[in-house]
Amino acid sequence: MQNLLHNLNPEQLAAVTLPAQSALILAGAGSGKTRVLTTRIAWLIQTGQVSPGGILAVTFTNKAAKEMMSRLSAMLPINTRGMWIGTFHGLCNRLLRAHHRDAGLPQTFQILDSGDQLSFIKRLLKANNIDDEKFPPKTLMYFINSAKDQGLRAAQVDAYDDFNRKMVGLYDLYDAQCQREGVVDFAELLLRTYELLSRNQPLREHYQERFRHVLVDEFQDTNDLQYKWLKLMAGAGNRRAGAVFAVGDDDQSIYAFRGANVGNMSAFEREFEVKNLIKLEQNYRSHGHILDSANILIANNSKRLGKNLRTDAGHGELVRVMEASSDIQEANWIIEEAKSLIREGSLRSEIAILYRSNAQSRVIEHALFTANIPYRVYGGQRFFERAEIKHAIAYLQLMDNPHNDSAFLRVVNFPTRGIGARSIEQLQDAARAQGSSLYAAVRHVGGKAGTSLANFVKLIEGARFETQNLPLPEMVKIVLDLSTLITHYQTEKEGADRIENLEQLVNAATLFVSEEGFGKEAPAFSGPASSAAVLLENGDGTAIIDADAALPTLMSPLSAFLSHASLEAGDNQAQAGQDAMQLMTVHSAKGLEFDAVFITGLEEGLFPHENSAQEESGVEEERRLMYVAITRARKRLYLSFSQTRMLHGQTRYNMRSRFFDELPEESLKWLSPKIQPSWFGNSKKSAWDDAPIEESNRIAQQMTRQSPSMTWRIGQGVAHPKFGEGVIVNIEGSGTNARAHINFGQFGMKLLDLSVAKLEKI
DNA sequence: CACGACCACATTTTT
DNA sequence: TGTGGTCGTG
Repeated sequence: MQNLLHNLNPEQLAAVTLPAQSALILAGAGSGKTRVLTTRIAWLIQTGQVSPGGILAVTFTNKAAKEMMSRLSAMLPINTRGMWIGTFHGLCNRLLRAHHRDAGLPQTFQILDSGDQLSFIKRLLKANNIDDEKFPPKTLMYFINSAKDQGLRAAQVDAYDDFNRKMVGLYDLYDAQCQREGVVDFAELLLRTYELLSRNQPLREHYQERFRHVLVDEFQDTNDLQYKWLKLMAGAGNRRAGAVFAVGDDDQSIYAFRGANVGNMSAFEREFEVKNLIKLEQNYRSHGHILDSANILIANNSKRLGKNLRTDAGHGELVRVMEASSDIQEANWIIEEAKSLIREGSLRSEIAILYRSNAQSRVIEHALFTANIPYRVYGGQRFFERAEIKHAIAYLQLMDNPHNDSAFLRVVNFPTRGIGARSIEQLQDAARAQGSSLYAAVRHVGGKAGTSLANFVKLIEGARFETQNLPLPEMVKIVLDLSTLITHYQTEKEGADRIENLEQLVNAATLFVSEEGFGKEAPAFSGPASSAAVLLENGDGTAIIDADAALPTLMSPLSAFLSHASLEAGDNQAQAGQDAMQLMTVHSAKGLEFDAVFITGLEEGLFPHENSAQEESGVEEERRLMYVAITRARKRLYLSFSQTRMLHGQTRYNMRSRFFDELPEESLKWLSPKIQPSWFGNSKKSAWDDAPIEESNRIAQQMTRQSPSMTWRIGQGVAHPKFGEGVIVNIEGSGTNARAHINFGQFGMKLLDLSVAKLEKI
């Protein structure tokens, strides 16, 4: 134990050894948050305060859950079993499998990922003759998900106008259809579990009694439903209440757009009567100037719990700032700087290039490609999202749950087997008439269509029969064969990669089986009755299995694997392993760290993004995003922006981001002359004027529209007494009629008479 | 049913 | 600009 606690700083130690009461840990970036979380668990167990089975630790990502798990098994020589560590969704899946009957779900319910959900909705709209212009599938999906994220069923949603009433109606239809097909979406996993536990008293009390310590990672990212879920799990307020140990950082809350509610942090403090609030402010990651920048920037936000990071690492290098004349020049500058870092011995994988939106990566990728520097882009397509994998999975889904119409439609004619649109239509009519799934309706379709459909059903049945006693990887192999997916891709020109991926699917199944303890031989699964894990009884004497029974007891290997495919989309394995520079959005950089970080495109409209600029809360979230970006850097930080940028096929003229004005002057080193607004006096010329003559001329030629005075040109920076700094974006008319569209950033776009407006060049 | 033409669309994302 | 989706034709 001495070992366990040694090397913790006083705040960390205090957090780890808190008494068994609810606590809120405000953990700044790079303050050793995961360490505190895992050490807390290990300490609780080692001091005998709780058995592993009394631990529930919740994360948002599989990666975080795995990280916690592996650190824990390094700390605790034996006991990681029995602890519940996982994502909200993973844990809910487990609970719903164990209690599927009480939750009103088939044992083999399947999980829709967001792609599946969208096509499901499109199908729903079509089946109900809804105009998808008036009710766009994406809008409906957003509507449904945000309702569920707030814990609301259709009946509970407040429909205040016709449009909303219609959406609510569609939400209801959607849920009914999901129920018929035996599928649940991501939000449903949580909502169902929540409803299950709130309605089922014995079950609720069982878990509340069991989980003495509930630990939550990234608490600032919880949505309303997740918060309610936690309250229920922990038994907040009742005799059985467990202690909730919530770790989060309000300054790193960047997911409001998907329902995260930072307000949960203060709600938690209040509702759980938190007496122990500990701030982890010692930063072990970044050098001084970088940390100062982060601190001073975030101080501009009003709604904060309040926190200031400090470091012992010394000031380190200044933050370098570059103003480029174009996005291309910006990219080239990054590459020059990166090259010199590499020359000085830096690893490429220790250099990250961050941007606000994915569209910005193209130019940078192009420059990297031209310079022959290996790079890796995050956020690409993941393994289980690839089309060929989805197809193979759909066959497996049909074998496990034939009522999954989405899976049916995906592969009924893929590879093609002569089942065209009209056959499908016939089938859909039959299914509607029968009130059944497509699969079940096949026998009601006659004629030629009926025959080919029946053959498809035979294919699925045959696959099921042939594989019923085989281990999962064998099963997958046979399905790939019987479905003729492999043969189909062999005839395709681009098929080689796809075949390779399909073969990887067999490997994935092998790996899954060994990791989840399904064993290589015949599946252990034989239904709940055989389980030794029966712990309690329902009122009517039926058994309830605790959901921590071994996975093979809760579900078949196939069901488990299909859940796994939905819940863990896998890596995007592009260029993995190589020493490559890292390109990603600021969002996906959260939780990572690098020796050197470039934050690019720091322009008004881009970062902060224009869509966020309407409300103050939007700007504050952008600022937190910037805070996250800055705190990714250990030793070197580079900030860049550009006067010109190609976006959506059009050249944009942006002003530099307001964030520059919120950073400490003394920590910055401007590599290009900083332009000062002229009314402050002490005006400096634009870096643009320092560009090589040819470049300036080229740009000038491109931008100049005839204007008799020739005084104003597009791209010219201007200063206005009221609106401050701006950039001329367009000029219309000429002579005394000439008017200019000027982008004043925070003041927006203005149309000003050039002969009247009091403009100064800057 | 495969392919090409055309059009709308374009923060951020994990489960 | 560049992609993804839908539609019409061979």
